[in-house]
Amino acid sequence: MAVRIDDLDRKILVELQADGGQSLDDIAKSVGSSKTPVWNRIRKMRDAGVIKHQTYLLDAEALGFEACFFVLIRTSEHDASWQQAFLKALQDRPEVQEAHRLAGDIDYILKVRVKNARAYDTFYQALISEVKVHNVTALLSMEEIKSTTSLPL
Amino acid sequence: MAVRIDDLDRKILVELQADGGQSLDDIAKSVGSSKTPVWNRIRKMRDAGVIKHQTYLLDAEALGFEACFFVLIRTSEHDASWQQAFLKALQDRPEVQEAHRLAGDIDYILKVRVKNARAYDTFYQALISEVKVHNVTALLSMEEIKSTTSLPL
DNA sequence: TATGAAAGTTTTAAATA
DNA sequence: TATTTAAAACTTTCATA
Repeated sequence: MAVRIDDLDRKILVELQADGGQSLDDIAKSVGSSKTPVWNRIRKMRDAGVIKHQTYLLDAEALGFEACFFVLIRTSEHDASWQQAFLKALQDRPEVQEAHRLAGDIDYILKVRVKNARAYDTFYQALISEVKVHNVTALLSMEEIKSTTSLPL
Repeated sequence: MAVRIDDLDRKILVELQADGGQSLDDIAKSVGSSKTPVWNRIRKMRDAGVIKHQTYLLDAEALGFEACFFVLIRTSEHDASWQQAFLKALQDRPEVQEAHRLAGDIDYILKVRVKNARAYDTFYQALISEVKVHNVTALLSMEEIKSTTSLPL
């Protein structure tokens, strides 16, 4: 799945990650090229799936999402149908911002963003009533020290 | 820090999160309003800090970032100077995409995105040589099941 | 809130290195 | 093959009704 990217492509991606609102002219100036080549490369990388999505990042606290939990899940079920049901449950819940299947004795980790602790409990009860899980540990974030979507290109 | 947002604002934010490349006209049509009010509201929310940043999300795997770790950290040090040094170490390392200070017996969780397991080891050795930590557990992601930056508005 | 005009940006196409 | 130039289509921004 790895795509070949040259130095100019990389510089363009750095600019796009850092500020997605810049004009082509600004990006071209920053990377030492001009508008059309930059535009062609962006399009190529979009078509290749290297650039997935353009978005705006919002301030969770300002919007009243004051609780963030990391949830560690162990399960005794490992068959395909359980996994599919679990996956669907996660996809269907918008408060689940991230979900990873892990190596080792913890099977899954979730990042769950909710308005408050009560909303987390509601989420948790709904989840465990939908799919059977063996053991759940919730880690409550007190402070978001760092948060970036940028890859270290 | 909570900001008051009405129903139209919320709809606009939903659109901006879902696709940050839409024109004002498209957004206006989706939310059932017209260009000028939408534009005024976006500006107001940007000024209020509700909208923080416009960016492009990239495909980590396609760019060769094939390893993602969640790192659970316990420390015996809790004084201000240690905390400041730890914070600076995290800010300085671009492979740390997220860092949270936690409630409970695990003190911190990090999300670390690297090219491979060797790169994680390099990161880990550098971190523990810079700041003293009591106990570190690394959880290796086998599969990213879900990943979104959208808040459940 | 709506209209519309000015400034700026993206996108395509043709010409050039 | 990649870049520059140029021009058309579209978008943002802002003044005015």
